[in-house]
Amino acid sequence: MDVIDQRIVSRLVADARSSYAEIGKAVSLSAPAVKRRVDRLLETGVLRGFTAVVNPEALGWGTEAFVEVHCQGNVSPDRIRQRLEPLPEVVAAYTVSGAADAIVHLRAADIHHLEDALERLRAVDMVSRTVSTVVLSTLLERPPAPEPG
Amino acid sequence: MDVIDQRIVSRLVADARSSYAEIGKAVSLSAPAVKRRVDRLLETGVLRGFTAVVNPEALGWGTEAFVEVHCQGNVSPDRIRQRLEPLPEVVAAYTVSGAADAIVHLRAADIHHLEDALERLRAVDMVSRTVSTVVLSTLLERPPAPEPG
DNA sequence: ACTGAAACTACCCCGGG
DNA sequence: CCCGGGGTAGTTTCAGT
Repeated sequence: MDVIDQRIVSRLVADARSSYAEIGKAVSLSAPAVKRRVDRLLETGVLRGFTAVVNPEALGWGTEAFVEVHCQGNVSPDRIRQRLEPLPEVVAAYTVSGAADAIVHLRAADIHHLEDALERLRAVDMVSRTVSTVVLSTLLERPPAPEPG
Repeated sequence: MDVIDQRIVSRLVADARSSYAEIGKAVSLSAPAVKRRVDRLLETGVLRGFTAVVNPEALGWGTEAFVEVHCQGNVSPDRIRQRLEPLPEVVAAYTVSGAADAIVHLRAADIHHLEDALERLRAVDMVSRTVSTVVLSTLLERPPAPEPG
């Protein structure tokens, strides 16, 4: 994981469909050399894969919310994950410090769908209370940004 | 935006570096036909682009937090965005309903870096108060999930 | 269907341990 | 002597028209 790897990662974050030759030109390496590095980055887990960025609204998922989840008793993170994983509206979930046990990022088609998803979330056995915050607009959303290159 | 488009999008979300021929085989279409559809999906904004999924920890960004931002007076979303955009630690930001004006997702190298980013966030003129919640672990993180295919 | 380009493999070269 | 990393060439597949 040297400087060249960082620049390769930056390039792929900017456009995952860049050709190896194109990346190589930017980092002064041959295409096969770039491929070898990319393969290694995938093996070591620095790169997890390549994905398309979709516009949620265009797919009819225009409503989102962040939900603080409070649990009863001591619950292991893994058990929370197991219960959240089946809910398709759960985009992301984190255990957190503070009063809440977890923060869940929900994405739904509309308010009614969101309400429905919230009900199913509250129906999860260990959940004692939820505090939801509806997203009005997305100001910013960007990749982790390792370094410009 | 028909069923075939949805399956193409699913495929690209799963692996943005799939070849058109590969996708075509999955959806029973020729490679050029798939390309035409992908180009159209990009033009219409359903697809925003293609990116690499990086492991933040592997890049030395192991600490994250969600921050409720409270502003003084009435501030337009666009002005908030303008002030947050220069902060590299801001991964995402949303205007929200409820007491807070915005939720900001921060990613930093460690607790000290996070504290530093928080200070810079609080230094933004219109910010009157922040409530931060540190992420202990990531339970789940997945694409918007249009449909399995 | 055709043309140019890209991916992939194999093979060779160099420098450091 | 071996190992890690890079370059070059030839073949196959893919992208773009």
